[in-house]
Amino acid sequence: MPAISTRQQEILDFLREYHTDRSYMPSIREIQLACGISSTSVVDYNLRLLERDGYIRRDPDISRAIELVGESEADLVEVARIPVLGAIAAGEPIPVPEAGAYADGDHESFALPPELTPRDPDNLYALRVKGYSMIDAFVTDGDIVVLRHTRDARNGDMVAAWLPMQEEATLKHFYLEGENVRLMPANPAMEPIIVPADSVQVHGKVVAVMRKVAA
Amino acid sequence: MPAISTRQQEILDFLREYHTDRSYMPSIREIQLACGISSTSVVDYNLRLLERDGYIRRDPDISRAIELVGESEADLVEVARIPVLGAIAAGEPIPVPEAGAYADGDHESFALPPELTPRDPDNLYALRVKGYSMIDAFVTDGDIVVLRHTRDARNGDMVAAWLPMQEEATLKHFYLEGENVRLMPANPAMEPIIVPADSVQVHGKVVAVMRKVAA
DNA sequence: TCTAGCCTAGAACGCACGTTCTGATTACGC
DNA sequence: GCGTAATCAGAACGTGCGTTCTAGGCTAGA
Repeated sequence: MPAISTRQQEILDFLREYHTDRSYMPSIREIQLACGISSTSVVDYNLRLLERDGYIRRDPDISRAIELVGESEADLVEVARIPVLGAIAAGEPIPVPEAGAYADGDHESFALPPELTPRDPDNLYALRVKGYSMIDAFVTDGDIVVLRHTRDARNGDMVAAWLPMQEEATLKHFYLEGENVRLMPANPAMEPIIVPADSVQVHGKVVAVMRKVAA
Repeated sequence: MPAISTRQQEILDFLREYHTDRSYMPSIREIQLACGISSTSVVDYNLRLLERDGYIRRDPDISRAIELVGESEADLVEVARIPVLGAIAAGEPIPVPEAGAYADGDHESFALPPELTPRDPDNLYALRVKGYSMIDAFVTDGDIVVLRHTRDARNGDMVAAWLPMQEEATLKHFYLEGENVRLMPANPAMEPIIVPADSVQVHGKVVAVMRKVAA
C-alpha cells in the first residue's frame, strides 16, 4: 500500500473513530467539519485517493457508503457457541445434555469456527477428554470433542458411546450388524468391539475435535 | 421483547442480509423495494415500531442510520485468520511461509477460535495433514495443524520438523541434548528419534490441532 | 352498525449529501 | 526562472432520502 498524506491519515482516523461510536459512517460534510477542511470537494478528492490505494471502498451515489477494508472488521466471524457440558473419560458415564442446555449460559462455552461447523449447527455440545483411553480415535487428554446429540447413528459415524455392562465410555465408528453393534476404532490396527445392540448407548455423533497444544 | 408482525420480521431479515453484503444499512426506499412495500411511510411506521420494541436503533434525519441491537451481533467473535499454506506429509518437505504470507489473501484461510488462540497470535499458519504417518502425535489424515513459525524451539515443545537426511516431515516433542536432538512422539509407547542437531530443521511450534469428522 | 386501533397507501416537502465544474494554491523537477 | 502535476477552495447542481400529511382498508369489540 502506498504511503498516504497526513490529511488522508486524519480522515482515516476519523472514520475509524466515528464508526466505533455510531455503527455507520460519516457523511462527506461531517468529515469536512471534523477534519477542518474548507470544501467538500477536498474530502471527495482525498476519499478518491484512499479508495484508489485500497484503504477504503465506496459505493457511488450512496450516503455514508464508506467501508474500511481489511482492518479488524474483517476478522469478525460469526461462530457457533457450543456449551462444554463436562468431561468424557473411559470409566465415567458421559454427561447428557438436558433440554435447553444448548443455549443457556450455565456452562463454559466454546466458539466453533465456521470451517468446522456442520451445515446444521443445532444440538451441538462439547466434552473435554480426560485420560488417554481414546488414543485409538486420535484423541488425547485435554482435547475438546464436539458432538451432535442424537440417539440414532448411521453406519460409519463416529459416535460417543457408553457401554453399561463394561461401564466404559468410548469414541468409535458405529456399525449396526443385525443384533449386534460393531464399534471400530479409527485406528485400523486396533481390534473392534462387538456387543449386543441393546447394551450400547449412543450419546451423539462426533462432529469435530480440537486440541490446544501446551506451549 | 414483544412479538412482531411478519412484515416487521421481513424487514428485520432484510436488514441483516443487506448489512452482511455491504457494510452499511439500506435506505428506506431500498427496504420498500426489497420487501415489496408500496409506501415509504409504511417502512417508516414499521421501523418506528421495531425501534420502540428494542430491535433496532435509529438516528433521526441521518441516512442509513439503522443499527441492529443485540442479536447476532453478539455471537460475532473476533478470531485470528490463519492462512493454510499447504499440506504436511511424511515424505514431503514442509511448506515454508514467505514474508508477508500471514496477512495476504493468497491462501485459503482458517478461523481459529479464541479459546485456541495463543496470547500472541502472530506468525501463525496452518497446514493440512496428508496421510497417517503422524498418528503417534494423535494427528491423522485431514487434520489441520496450526503452527507458529519459529526456528528456535524450547525443550518440550511440539514442533514440526524436517529431517533432510531421512527426507521426512514429522511432528514430535523437541529436546535439545548437547549435540543431538531427541524427537519424542507424543505417544509414550513409541520410540524417540535421536539425530544430530544440525540435521534437523524446526519449522515451527504446534499450537493447535483441529479435525472435522466426516459426517 | 359504529368506532377505535392497527396497518397500509400515495404524494409531497425539504433538507442532506454525493457529485462536479472552475480556479486558486502549493510542490517539485528541470 | 518555468511547466506540470498534485492538492485545495468555493459554489452550484441534482438527487438521495428521512419525514410528514391525509386518507383508505382492515379486524375486533360495543
